[in-house]
Amino acid sequence: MATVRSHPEHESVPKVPEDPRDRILRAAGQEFAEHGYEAATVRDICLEAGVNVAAVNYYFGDKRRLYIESVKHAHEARAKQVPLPAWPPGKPASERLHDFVANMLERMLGFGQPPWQVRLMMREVLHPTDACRELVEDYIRPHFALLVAILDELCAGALAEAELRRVALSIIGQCFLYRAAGDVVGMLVPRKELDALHTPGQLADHVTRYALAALGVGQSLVDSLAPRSVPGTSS
Amino acid sequence: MATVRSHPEHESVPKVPEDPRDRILRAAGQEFAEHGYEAATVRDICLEAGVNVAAVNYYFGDKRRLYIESVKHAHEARAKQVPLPAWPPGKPASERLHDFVANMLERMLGFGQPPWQVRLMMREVLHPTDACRELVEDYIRPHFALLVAILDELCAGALAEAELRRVALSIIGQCFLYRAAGDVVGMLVPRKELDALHTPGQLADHVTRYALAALGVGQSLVDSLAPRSVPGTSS
DNA sequence: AGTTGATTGAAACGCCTGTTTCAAACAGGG
DNA sequence: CCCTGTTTGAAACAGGCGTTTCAATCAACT
Repeated sequence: MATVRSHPEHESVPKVPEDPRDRILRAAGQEFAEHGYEAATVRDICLEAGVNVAAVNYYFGDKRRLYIESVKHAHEARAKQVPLPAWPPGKPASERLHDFVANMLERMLGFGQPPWQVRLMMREVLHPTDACRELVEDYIRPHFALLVAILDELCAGALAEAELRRVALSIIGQCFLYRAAGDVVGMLVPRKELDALHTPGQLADHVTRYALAALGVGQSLVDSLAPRSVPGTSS
Repeated sequence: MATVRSHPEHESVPKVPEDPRDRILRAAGQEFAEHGYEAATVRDICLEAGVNVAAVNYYFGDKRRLYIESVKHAHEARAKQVPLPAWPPGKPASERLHDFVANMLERMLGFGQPPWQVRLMMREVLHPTDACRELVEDYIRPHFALLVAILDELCAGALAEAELRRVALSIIGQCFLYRAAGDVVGMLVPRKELDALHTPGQLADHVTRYALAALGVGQSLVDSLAPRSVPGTSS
């Protein structure tokens, strides 16, 4: 079933003209991300994808399997779009921490990419379904392990593994808040301040500085009052 | 329509037999918290509340107004259950920070209280609806302002308001992660470590220590390797 | 052209949703 | 007691849901 179509070459505009399967996956991702699994309707998805309602059952069997496939699809796409940074061997741990945080924030908040992919993954994190375990193993755990490794090197083995994990979660939590509760953050912080300080770049600086100071590797926040740069960022 | 009932005082057992209105509100809170607005059904709510389906329209008009009322109901109940701590005048800011964090974590993770109330509020935070603005103004903003005030006193006015807000959000984010993404955290951290270190009390210590160290008020995490106590915790 | 197998389209199938209806049950005041 | 207004119960309503059906269409091969 579902052999790959040979693409006719007179296909007028290559604007939206992929496989119906891909169109459905993308539309489903958007709808599921926006409204959640239950509230999203197969009819709306098909309308958005420009296919018949029968197509979703033809290609995916039923709604549940379409959902799982769309989550998988979204997180694979996102993993390709924003890969983990690869550092040259000598790069200091503090700089790698900053890069890592910036990378995570870019993935979560970045405007260069379609926002529904992250929203969809967020839904899985907040209210796990069958698709969650895979998401954690393939996508979240490697990132988490890398962060822990950076932190370990940063404090030269002075902290136990369990403590490192807690610090890692503290860092992740700060980024997570802006993505998951961004609307409420926007109500608590003045508009101008949001635009100036709550950009991915600014937040990466803040979170990194906060972490380095807490670990005793960098200056404390009150001591480094000249907001020049993060310690360890000067190349 | 729906005038207030004169309550007969011979009310036999105060076990479950409140107003149908209250029973519906509680059942609705649970169902909405568990499944979300769209996926929760009026029929299930009424089944759980032990009332007829017509009752929800009789008392609340329609599903949407029932939802808004149940959110309001939940966050009023929660605000009464866990009030903001009131400190004696001389209490050091570092201790108040610890109390505040412990209080917030207790509110979010505490097992002494029905969990659906927080879950319901979380839903509003993560995906705001009409009930959100009120929730923010009545419940979240006062807490946020208090935290900012404590931080301001803690670093003796050395940080700008905007910077204080960012630090406050960093603290909140750490607590928020455990509530909102608790399932995923549970997958990333070994079971035993969860039980030992990720209790509300332990987490309060960690978050407070992390913040104090970052602000330069307490020892850094790597320097305070004897895990005795948080500075300011010794009563 | 004719045949084959993969895809699509329009309509229909039950089922479940929120909401309404209306009569029965109930309480309190004359 | 009967009357009156409030509350409940069971059934029905229209509409939307996921899914299925089946004939029409299409591309490729003989």
